[in-house]
Amino acid sequence: MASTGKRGAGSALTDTFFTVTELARDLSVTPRTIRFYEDKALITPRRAGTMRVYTKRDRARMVLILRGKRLGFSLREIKEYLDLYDMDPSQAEQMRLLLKKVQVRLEMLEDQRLALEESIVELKEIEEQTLSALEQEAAHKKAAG
Amino acid sequence: MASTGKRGAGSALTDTFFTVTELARDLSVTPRTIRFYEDKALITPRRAGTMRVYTKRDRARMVLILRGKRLGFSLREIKEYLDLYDMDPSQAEQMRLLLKKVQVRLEMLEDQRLALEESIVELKEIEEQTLSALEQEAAHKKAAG
DNA sequence: CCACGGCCTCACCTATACGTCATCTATCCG
DNA sequence: CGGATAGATGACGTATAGGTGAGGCCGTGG
Repeated sequence: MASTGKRGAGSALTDTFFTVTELARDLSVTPRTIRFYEDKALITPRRAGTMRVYTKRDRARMVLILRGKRLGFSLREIKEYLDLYDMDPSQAEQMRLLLKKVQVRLEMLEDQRLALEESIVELKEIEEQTLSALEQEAAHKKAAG
Repeated sequence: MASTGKRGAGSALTDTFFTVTELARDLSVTPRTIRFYEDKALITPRRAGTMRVYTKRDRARMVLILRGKRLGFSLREIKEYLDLYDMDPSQAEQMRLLLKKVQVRLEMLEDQRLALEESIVELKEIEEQTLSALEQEAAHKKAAG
């Protein structure tokens, strides 16, 4: 187990830390991806010598990142979003800034949702058209056959 | 007007043909974009000597392409669909293929919408928390001042 | 002892969708 | 005649999100 400085499958007990590969497998991404995110300053694991050591917080952060991706955000956007979380929420100025960014993002998201819904409607129309065309085709064949 | 082989703003009458730039302006894309699509074999305008000449059909095709993009398809995918349409729109096999792809994308979009809505909820929570924190801060100052 | 994994860094490769020159030709307009 | 304008081709640049080795450092097991 990485937490003890040894290799292996990892026990169920003191597994509080992860290596890149462990975390990667856990999240179904490649180690390369995780290192890449680090390069982009999305995660900053601590090190044991040169080796990356990931905590549960790091893992949670990765989950957030992946979710952001699922939402179609760029890594840059995800980073901004995470940076907001990281900011010290005790200073009123910073809070106001945070609030503003959150609100801007909310607007963007609502916009996106609208566009998404329009797209869905359009695609459903195409789907129906295709379906009915297929049915007509079938009926035609039946009549002809 | 391009249709007469001359330049200018184009009249309202015999404007059945377009030059790249005309078509581009019409569709709010750059000429480069249109030429790029040609390079990718998405459109194949005829030529007058070396000059590209676009018909209304070409324009319609471009509209399809742009719509595909809006719906989140890659140019490659769009090309496949267009090729299907070009081949023989009465072939059930091809339609079924199209239908399947459309349905896959529909699922993806619905997924995205779900994730988006979750994200919006979360962000609204952050917004509220930040707001109330700011209010508390203000109340505090008032009491202390 | 030394091959075998596992980890590290560095650096180049891929695909997508164009933008940006650079260079050349044809044509119009004063 | 000489720009300006529009069109063409080709090559190179850009951003995003990684993939794919190359070459090296450890520690362990046979």
